[in-house]
Amino acid sequence: MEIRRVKNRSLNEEVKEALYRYIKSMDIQKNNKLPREEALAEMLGVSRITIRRSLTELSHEGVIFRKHGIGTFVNADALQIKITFNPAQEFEKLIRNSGYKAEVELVNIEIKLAGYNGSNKLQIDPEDEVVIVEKVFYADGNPAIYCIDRFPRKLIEGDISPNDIKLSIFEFLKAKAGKIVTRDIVEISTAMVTEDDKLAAYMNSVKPKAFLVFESVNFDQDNNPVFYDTEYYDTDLIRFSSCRQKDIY
Amino acid sequence: MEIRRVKNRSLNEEVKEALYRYIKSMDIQKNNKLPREEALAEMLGVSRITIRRSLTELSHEGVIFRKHGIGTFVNADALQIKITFNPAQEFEKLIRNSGYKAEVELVNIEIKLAGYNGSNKLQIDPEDEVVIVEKVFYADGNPAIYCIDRFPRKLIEGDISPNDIKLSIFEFLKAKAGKIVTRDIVEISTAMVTEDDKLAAYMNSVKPKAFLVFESVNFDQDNNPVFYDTEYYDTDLIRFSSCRQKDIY
DNA sequence: AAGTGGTCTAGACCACAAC
DNA sequence: TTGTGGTCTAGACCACTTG
Repeated sequence: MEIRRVKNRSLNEEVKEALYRYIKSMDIQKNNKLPREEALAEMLGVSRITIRRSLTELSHEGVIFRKHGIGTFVNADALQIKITFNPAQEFEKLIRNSGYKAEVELVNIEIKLAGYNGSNKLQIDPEDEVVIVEKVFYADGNPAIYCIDRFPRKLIEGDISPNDIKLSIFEFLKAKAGKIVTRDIVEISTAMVTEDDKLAAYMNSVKPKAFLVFESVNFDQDNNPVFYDTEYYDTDLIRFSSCRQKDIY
Repeated sequence: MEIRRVKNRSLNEEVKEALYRYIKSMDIQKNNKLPREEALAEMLGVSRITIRRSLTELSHEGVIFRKHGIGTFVNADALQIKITFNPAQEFEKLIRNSGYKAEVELVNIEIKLAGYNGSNKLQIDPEDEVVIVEKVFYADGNPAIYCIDRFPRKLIEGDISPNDIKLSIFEFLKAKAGKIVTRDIVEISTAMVTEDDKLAAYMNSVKPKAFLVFESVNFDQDNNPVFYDTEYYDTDLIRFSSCRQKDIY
């Protein structure tokens, strides 16, 4: 096992990657126990603290678990997870990770006043303009995700071209507004298709159907809101998984 | 600010608690900037490493965020969150945290063979018996959560009393089987009430309605499966929130 | 007693932001 | 230049599990 030192990447990142490679090279079914921390530190030529930091992060991601006084083990179940709830990923990546071909259709762009809701969530004036973008993402040709993004008009100088905005909203706002989204606050709920719904039209749903709904406010590094969106998932196609800690003792 | 040293609790826990108290005592609207790490370390009489560990955990929980070269800040939005997706909490606590009165009704207990599904999830023999417990949790008298717990019969010696099992499954399995659940792997999907459904009956749903569904396999410290369950949430009453990192650069 | 993970410290130096 | 967070090290000692 060895570290590949690359400029601008922390030792910790390199160590995590090296550990990932090591884990992938293991025959998990036979033996899922890792060498002890001191041995790993020596193998990689770093301090035990650095190994521990990497292992701690991997255990938060659910990749490994530790048993005090016994050892560190690979979590075979978690390696099966395709779509993680946290960290959040781009829609097209979600769809590809689920084993489908991903396509996107831009179904609507409009500009409205922020109003009460938008002004609250984006921390702007209610009279400020907000760009509303609606997209449908397809998995192997079937509508899988319908999403409505909303961001302040003033973020973008000049015209907004449909071609640009067909990209992911993250890439668009990074390129055109220099905003980099690092985290969100998401609320989870559900919705049903009813006859006269946009949802029904876009998601091709004939009979009543339940959708998973994420309402997410997205922030940049400075903790300023950049955009907020509503995401409708067809859970027949897209399923999130997550390793959770239990707050019960 | 000071630390309250309690037996069996780590310095890190005490420091986190002290920081929580400090944050709560701040007037966030006026100033959400924390003192610098060195100052916090001195105030609490611990090393900077320990402060940093606590701050790092708080930032993963979304309570604070840090700006390199500028300072550490309290995340006012995150303090509003009532129900966190991670860590997972007990149902009655969820309901109380949402501002309702919590009640639980045990609607069914039965014993069946594990079968393919149960044997896979619980890592037992398909011929082994599994206890299936169905409960409905009410928020101010309205059905809010319907859940089906399943655990190996052999975990419990002797009879299973309905009175015992009315407790949370965590408390029950801890008391009767000595199993302590520390984490789960949860998959998120949705379901609809249809006419002839148990869901419709238990959740008092007359018209078609969408439910949030968590399918969760619960593990103990040794990473052995303890029980698995299916949870149906009425998202009109119970809404999960979460701070997520974005995996987009 | 031996092996392994958990906690904590002191201290050096780097990277980023603002004046 | 100063202030602040980020990374990394060496090393001491504790706590849990197994033999």
